[in-house]
Amino acid sequence: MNDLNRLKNEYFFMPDATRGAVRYLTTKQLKETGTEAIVTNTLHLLIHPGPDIIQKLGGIKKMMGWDGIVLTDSGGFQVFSLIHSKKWQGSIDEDGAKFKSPREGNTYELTPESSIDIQMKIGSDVLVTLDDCRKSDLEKEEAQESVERTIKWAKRCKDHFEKEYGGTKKTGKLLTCVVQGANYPDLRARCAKELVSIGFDGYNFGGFVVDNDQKLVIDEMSAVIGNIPKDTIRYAMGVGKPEDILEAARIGYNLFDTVLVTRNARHGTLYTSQGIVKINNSSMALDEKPVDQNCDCECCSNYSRAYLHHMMKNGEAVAQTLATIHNLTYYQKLIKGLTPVCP
RNA sequence: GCAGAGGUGGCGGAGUGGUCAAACGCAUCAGACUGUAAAUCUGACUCCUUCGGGAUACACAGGUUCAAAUCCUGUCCUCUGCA
Repeated sequence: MNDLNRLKNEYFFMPDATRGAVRYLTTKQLKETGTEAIVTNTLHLLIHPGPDIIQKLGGIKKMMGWDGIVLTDSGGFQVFSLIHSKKWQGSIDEDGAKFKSPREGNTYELTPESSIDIQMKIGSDVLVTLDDCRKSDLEKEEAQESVERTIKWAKRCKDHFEKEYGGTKKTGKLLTCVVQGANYPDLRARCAKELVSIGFDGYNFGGFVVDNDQKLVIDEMSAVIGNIPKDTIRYAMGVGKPEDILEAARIGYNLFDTVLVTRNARHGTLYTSQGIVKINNSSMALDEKPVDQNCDCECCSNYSRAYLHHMMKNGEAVAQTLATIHNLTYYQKLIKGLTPVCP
């Protein structure tokens, strides 16, 4: 698993395969986009199909037929977005989160320890500590609270990972943590420093990565990167638009993921070397050019914008597949263009 | 030919005297989406507007009424039964 050390000194874009699949793509198609690592989600996989089933089936990689890298997000973000925002019934305290899945009504518990256990059963290569994610415009007091809890939980995750599984040495897996601190650079810096003193294989910038004007929170991101070692994973969670990735890479981040690349593909916003192409717009109806003339993906080398437009407008699923293939290929090329200059 | 039912915006389809420029769905046209409750969500969708409104509109032509998509008369058209 020496391969994993590449995550510390190369650039990677990891598409989100939240439930163990990049939407609309087969594993073969996923590989062909140049993707080497994916992100799956602990909370979603906890609910379906459940960690025990995944373990019995030999882990998520075997299930998917995926021989690349798998990073499991801890579920901290979902605890925020589903429970804090009251979309799901649940409560959060010092020990973790309890919640009820609205689909079948079962109750679940996510603690620092159980999050690690679940990620182990999933068969992750890179684990993420459970963090206390909140909205970005917090009063300082609450931001501080989230930082304290995030650090405490990170420590518990690491202790559990080492005691129960023998840590990185024995498992060959990497353990990364999440840096919180809302939009307070000083809190971000402090959180990073304390996490570094505990010691992890990577430090992930968590929380929200853009402000209300959709601008990358570069000050907060800088405050973190300035306080973590260079030869570790520096993962900007949820970043982002192509220009945001370039910006984050410029200041030192090297791992990225975002749902934008796949979701926008499904919704008709395609990234190209000539800028954004809105494939659903009526102007595409007679456009016989490929989506991107400088792209050799399956979509661009075989089909016209007009054909893709027609299929999108009529709900042909293969259009979503082709669009996703294109966007992801574009992102992977973007990230590969960065590789030689990774610090 | 006789007897019923009916004709509403691009389409389907509510509404049966005022609160109707007309519910709802579809289609159309835009926009959004950043550790995915997302094949989702938002807005526009007669014309004009100084965004306060204004002008035409519910097959067509008349009429009743302070007021009509809604009531009456005629015309045209459609569907279903019976011949």
